[in-house]
Amino acid sequence: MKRPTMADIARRAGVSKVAVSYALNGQSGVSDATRQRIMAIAEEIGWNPNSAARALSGAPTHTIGMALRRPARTLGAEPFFMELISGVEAELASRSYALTLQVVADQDAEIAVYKRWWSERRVDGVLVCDLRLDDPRIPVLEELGLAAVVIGASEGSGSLPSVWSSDASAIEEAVEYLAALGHRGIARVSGMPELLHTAVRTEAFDAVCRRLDLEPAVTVPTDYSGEDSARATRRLLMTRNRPTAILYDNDVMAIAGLAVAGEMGFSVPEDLSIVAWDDSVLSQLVRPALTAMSRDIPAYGGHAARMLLDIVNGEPADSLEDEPAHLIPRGSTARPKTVGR
Amino acid sequence: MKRPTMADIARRAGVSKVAVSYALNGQSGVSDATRQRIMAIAEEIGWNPNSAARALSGAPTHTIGMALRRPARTLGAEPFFMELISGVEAELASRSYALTLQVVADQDAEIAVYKRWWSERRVDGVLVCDLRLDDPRIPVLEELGLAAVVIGASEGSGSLPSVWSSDASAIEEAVEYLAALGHRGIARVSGMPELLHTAVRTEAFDAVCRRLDLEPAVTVPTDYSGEDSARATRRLLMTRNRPTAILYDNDVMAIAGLAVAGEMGFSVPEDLSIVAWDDSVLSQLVRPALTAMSRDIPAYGGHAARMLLDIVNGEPADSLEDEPAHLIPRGSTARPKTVGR
DNA sequence: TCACGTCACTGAACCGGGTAAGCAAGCTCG
DNA sequence: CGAGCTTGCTTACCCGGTTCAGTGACGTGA
Repeated sequence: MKRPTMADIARRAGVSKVAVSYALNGQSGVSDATRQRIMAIAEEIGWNPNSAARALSGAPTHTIGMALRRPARTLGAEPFFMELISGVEAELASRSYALTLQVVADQDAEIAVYKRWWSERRVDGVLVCDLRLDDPRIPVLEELGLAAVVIGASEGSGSLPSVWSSDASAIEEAVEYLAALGHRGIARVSGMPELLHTAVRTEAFDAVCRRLDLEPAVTVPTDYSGEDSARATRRLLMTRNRPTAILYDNDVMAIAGLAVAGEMGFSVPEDLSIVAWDDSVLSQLVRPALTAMSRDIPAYGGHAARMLLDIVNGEPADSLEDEPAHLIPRGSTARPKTVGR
Repeated sequence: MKRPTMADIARRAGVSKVAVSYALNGQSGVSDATRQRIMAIAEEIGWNPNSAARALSGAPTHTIGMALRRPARTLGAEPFFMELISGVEAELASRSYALTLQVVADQDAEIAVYKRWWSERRVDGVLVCDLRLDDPRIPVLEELGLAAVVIGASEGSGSLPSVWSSDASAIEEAVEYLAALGHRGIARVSGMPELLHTAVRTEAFDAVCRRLDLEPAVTVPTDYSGEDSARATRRLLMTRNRPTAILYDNDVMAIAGLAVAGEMGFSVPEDLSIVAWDDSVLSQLVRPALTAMSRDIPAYGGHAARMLLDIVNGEPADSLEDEPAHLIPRGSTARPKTVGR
């Protein structure tokens, strides 16, 4: 089946293809009668603009890109990421933009993808996640002039606007809550230390533990996987001076930690309180349900997407501080036994 | 920053842009010396082909599309889908194809997206999921001549090839296992009945229950959500002749069912055995860990992607039957109490 | 030595949209 | 009544690639 073009419409309508262009784009230059006729014909033969031809003339592609730097096969296991994407999708879908995903192996590949997308004019803009210290992607994107929004970092994004939420205040809320329950030894199982938001959280965690005069904050870094978290939890629970509460940097790790506690004979929340960062359906479904630092991740992705679309459409955009995560107490936290009685 | 074009290279090399085209595409028509020179210049100024221009001349776009018909915000909560996408991504990434996702509200919107992608020449092919009875998408895709692969249906895909795995044999394996443990009343909490694979499973479930002379098979349809599953489970457990084992059509529903059983005072697996269809990290993390019908979903998506790429590249493709799901016994299944002693 | 073929390369046209500029007809106004 | 504006349309050319049909220079074989 041959794709209909503007030339086909022009032929049928007995006008030039420019008249067709004007008519279909709502520009002045054709009479209402002609416009109606042209639009009727376009409808009839099922015309749609060829995106390649449009893009060639500098029009936007109505596609935005995300390069995901992680093993493709682990993607499905990360609720945060998938919720973020679903939020992005929701915002894009409402404006009929499409999302192009490309999984990349490392930072160089990611940068190469941005350069390729830019020079191929494949996307109108990109969403950037997981900022690192002195992230080399930032200067590349700035130099290319590719529209971009950084997700999850209040600083370090250079001239690129970002959407972020205060990790520090969320950490504070969690630790203050645990301290109020009577916990004095609080540990944290964190994500990769080279990520900016991990660093921010660690710093805030240290600060609040000092401020509340708790035992020195212990943070065990992991790669965000359940397996790594299980190992870290085991190690923490084996120490002589074991913590009575553990904060996990995501929900998958918290669930893994919960399982380890059970295996080792510690009951949650009596012997160990657990707080998950980032909520998900699943943290509500496990028993006990997990006390979590909950935030609306899809909304977060949606805000980033909307900001990017604004930039793409030439509107200026300032960084946006989203709602910080808030503590939702559930069954996995309680007063520690030693203090409770 | 201006994007470099072939004309820029041609100017620098002192040749015509046609010579550049030949050189960069490995076609004959230029001397080796010139070719080297041209390629060096292209490298130096960071040239990449403009995908729009290429597409305009009929070249493939190196992008494949998936239209997802579900509320964008629930996407993140469905491990199956996300694992499928991650498998697709893994295969595409290895061949430098990108994946374009578009969330749509209903079937008409989905069909409109296919038509638009086709007439815009936006994707080289599409992956189609969740086939229904007499699915109207099939004739549309056939007529358009858009390359497509159907995921998860052995029939009903018309002339389009599909990648599928035998739901019937997996159901049989699960029911036979439960029957061998001594269960005689087995219920099933299924997905949407209008989906082809739900129908196939229901039929197989009925058949195997009859064959093994168990109590009549009861299937409660849901919308695949945890909430709906919780309701269905509650209903099943309230009946006088309550089942001793429940089969769930996905893992999210099984976890929700597990929680409901706990709330209602039934312990798993002593009072109730639970089998989840589709495994995920999370079914292994809950306590008790869920006995599951496990299959390699990312591989499944990868196979579909590979088949689609074959078709796009002009190779003929036959439907592929993938490995059926296999039962992984874990802590959520046991002999029923009444029979065990 | 001349016809023929190959090599290395070029000009022009094309893909399907876009915009700028031009132009005739009709209207308004001084 | 003619200058000047608006309306409605056209021609011309651009975007950045690809492809086809040459074309001159050179080598080869009879």
